[in-house]
Amino acid sequence: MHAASKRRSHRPARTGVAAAGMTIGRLAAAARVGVETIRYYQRRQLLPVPAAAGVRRYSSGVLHRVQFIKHAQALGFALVEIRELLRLEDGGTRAEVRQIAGARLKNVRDKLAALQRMERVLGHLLADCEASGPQAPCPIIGALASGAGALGAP
Amino acid sequence: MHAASKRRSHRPARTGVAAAGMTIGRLAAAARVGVETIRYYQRRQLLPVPAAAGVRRYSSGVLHRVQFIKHAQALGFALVEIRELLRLEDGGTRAEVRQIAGARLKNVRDKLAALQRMERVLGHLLADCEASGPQAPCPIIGALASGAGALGAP
DNA sequence: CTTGACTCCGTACCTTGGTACGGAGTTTAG
DNA sequence: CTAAACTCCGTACCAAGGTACGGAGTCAAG
Repeated sequence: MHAASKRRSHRPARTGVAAAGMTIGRLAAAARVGVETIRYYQRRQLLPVPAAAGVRRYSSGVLHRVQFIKHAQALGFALVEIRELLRLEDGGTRAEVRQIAGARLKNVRDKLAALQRMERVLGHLLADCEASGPQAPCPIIGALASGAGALGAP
Repeated sequence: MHAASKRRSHRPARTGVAAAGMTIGRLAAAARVGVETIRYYQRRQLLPVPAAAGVRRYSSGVLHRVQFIKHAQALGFALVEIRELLRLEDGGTRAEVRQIAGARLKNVRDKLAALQRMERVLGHLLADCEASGPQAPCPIIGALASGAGALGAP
């Protein structure tokens, strides 16, 4: 529950320089993630750690990076890959980007195929179980015990 | 690399009672898993721990249980579910079995749907990237930065 | 100036399915 | 009989993506 305090909403601080940028709490709230998640991304080198001045300040560029991370996660990319994609965002070749995305797509397709096999077999077993008489031994247990209905070709 | 030693292949031990059953190493080799995996299943209560008599002995019933576990894992069941399925193997109702299998099937279908969305978007982005001119900004990076091509309806 | 909210930082913990390590005891081939 | 192989047991570690905790410091409002 990353509750965002809405204090300090306007009012450009009293010091001359106006302390530009968000604190980590406001960045996290804006990105809808926890403060700990921001720090975690910093440790994993997905986000920069601003120069320390007591309390660190974050620009909207960092917020955009967090949103980039969330979009990429939704497409299945792992954080290590996202770190590379962020690095490639300014100054990478398209071949490099395609290499990462292509590998991920292959991985997604592999998982998809595995899940489809599971879905097919599990679906059949459940249907069989519901169809067979209440006295017969359970077809699901039977298949698990015997290895029948293994995940091969249809 | 769970190398199986094939020693002790015949020869019914010299003590009168013949020390029936396999040692853990032979059980693991027969089931094609590591010794540590057997112990892990024991800790997770998927397999019984035979009464200690110095070296513990395992019956072929335990081997069948390990094979049951492997079949169930291939269908996507988690170890905690498999523990229940094993418990239901003798003396559970079909409704109980169906409840577990049904929940797992739903979970498989949810993952399947999520992966299909990823596959579709990722596939489009890669095709776009390959189709667009080498000068234009990379469509993949662009989509991640802007959130375009989000994973919604087709 | 106090009080409460926030930040900083390191560290530990969570889940899932195992794998690795190490010392002590047992067993068995030769 | 001896040496190698195996077993027992507890504990620590791995990936991945975070979450939680706790003490100390900072900051702004009342």
